[in-house]
Amino acid sequence: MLRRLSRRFYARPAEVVARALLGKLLVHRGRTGRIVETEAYLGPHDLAAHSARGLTPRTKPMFGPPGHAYVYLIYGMHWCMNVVTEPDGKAAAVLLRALEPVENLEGRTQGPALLCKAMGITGVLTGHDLLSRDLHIVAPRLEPPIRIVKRPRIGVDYAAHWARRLLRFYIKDNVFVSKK
DNA sequence: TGCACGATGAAC
DNA sequence: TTCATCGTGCAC
Repeated sequence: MLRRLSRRFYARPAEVVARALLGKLLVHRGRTGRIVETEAYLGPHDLAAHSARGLTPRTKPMFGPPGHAYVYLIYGMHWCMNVVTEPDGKAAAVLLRALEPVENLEGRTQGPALLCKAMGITGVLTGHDLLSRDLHIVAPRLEPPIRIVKRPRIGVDYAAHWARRLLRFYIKDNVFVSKK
């Protein structure tokens, strides 16, 4: 069996983790998808991050230790999944934006909400440990070399200059990237 | 207790 | 470009 990513993997800066997650495999309930697109949210100082409004019941996992899931409901109907990064209390995270289907995935996976729908990920998993048996991320046996594209994050135009930062990352030429 | 709005996706 | 749909955060 493939080895789960370690706590130390997640404890690094969100930008580093966001890039490092590209090509890794998200596993849940027998379903597997290759991560091909991510976005980094740097912490409370990043006005596009949910943690910018402080510690709340919803964002609590973001303020917790690295290597845990932060799952939230958007527009009253879509779930989105983040991976918490950096040491406990830094409130940084990486949004998973798109997957390439690998095993037991049905439907589209190009977009943060579609990804969760296909993987069967909902709010019950928020705060869940990613070193657990039922929800985790592993490195594939063979990681082919990739080119990484950097772009501004999607849907954060309200965040002043933070909206312009190149904190969205995806695998160049991958068909399963969500937009453009 | 009320209300404006969103790290989206689909339809028009 | 419009809309579905409702939890969250903050004002009152």
